[in-house]
Amino acid sequence: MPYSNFASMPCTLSRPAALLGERWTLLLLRQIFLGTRRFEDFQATMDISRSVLTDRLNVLLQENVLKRVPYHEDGRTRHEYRLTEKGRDLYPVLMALRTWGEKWMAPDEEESFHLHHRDCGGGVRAKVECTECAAELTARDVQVTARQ
Amino acid sequence: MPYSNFASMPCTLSRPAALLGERWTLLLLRQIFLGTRRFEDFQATMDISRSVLTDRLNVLLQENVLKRVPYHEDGRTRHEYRLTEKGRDLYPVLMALRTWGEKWMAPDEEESFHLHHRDCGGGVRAKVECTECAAELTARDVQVTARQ
DNA sequence: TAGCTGAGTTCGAAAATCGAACGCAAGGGA
DNA sequence: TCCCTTGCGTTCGATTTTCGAACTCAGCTA
Repeated sequence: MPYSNFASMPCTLSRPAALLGERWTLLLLRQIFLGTRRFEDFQATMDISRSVLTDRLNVLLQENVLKRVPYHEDGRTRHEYRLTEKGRDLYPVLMALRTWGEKWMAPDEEESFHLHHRDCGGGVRAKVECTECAAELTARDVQVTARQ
Repeated sequence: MPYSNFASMPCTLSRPAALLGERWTLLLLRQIFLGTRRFEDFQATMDISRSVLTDRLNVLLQENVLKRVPYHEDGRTRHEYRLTEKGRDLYPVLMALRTWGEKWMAPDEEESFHLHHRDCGGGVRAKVECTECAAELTARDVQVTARQ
């Protein structure tokens, strides 16, 4: 099975993993969550080649993670890339990466930005919980059952 | 900046994103969390080319996400790849992907496996919360502040 | 001695990515 | 009107990754 087939596997983990597991896609989403919206700005801040940037943006548009929104500047109509609701829902994925990065990849606490809860100023953390008892779960607390 | 430089950026999100954003890496981790541990089994279940599999396993070993553990079979010593504590801590990332996949990529509820909390049988869900007030957070609830 | 098996390594072909140049439409200014 | 700039891509040849099949090697087993 080539890589691309994971994108159509009947598995709700492998399909997102195949989509976001393409080179640049996670970094592109990071940039979007940090507020970048325009082609030129992605190109400038990430130094990704223009053709690959075009491709990744198109894949995310096609998957309905992003949408193109027209806007006006200097009396001209242009387009910017913005998250859809589906795209905004990827926030926990990025936050899980960051929570992990803070714990395991930050020897000197350096960070390029801070995150705060607007209402109370607290920090931000991703976690896994049980939908019934609301306990926080680790891999060891979870039983995997193969279907069929 | 080439892709590889994100791996050394002073950002606790971009470094994990660059590491897990390489082709095959997320799918490999999925397989590991599902219990696969041996080279031949990765190769058989994912149909990844042997040389790329070698490379990805080595990167994860080097990052201390995986460790090689000797075991005996048929009186021979072999090695298997197992998660370290750092690796097990990636569970929320995979669960965030799955939570998203269930909501947005499962038109007919099909799944190749089920997950249950061992203690109470409940489902599993990733979420983002405030470290102070424990409120569940979305991207809109969080303020981004650039450092420096 | 020969064969099998798990775990890679090697290597030529194919695919993805890169960087630099080009295209193009919509202003703005002369 | 003509030329220049800007934002957003597209094209294309060179480089890097990935692929797939064959090869290697060590330790059993027959």
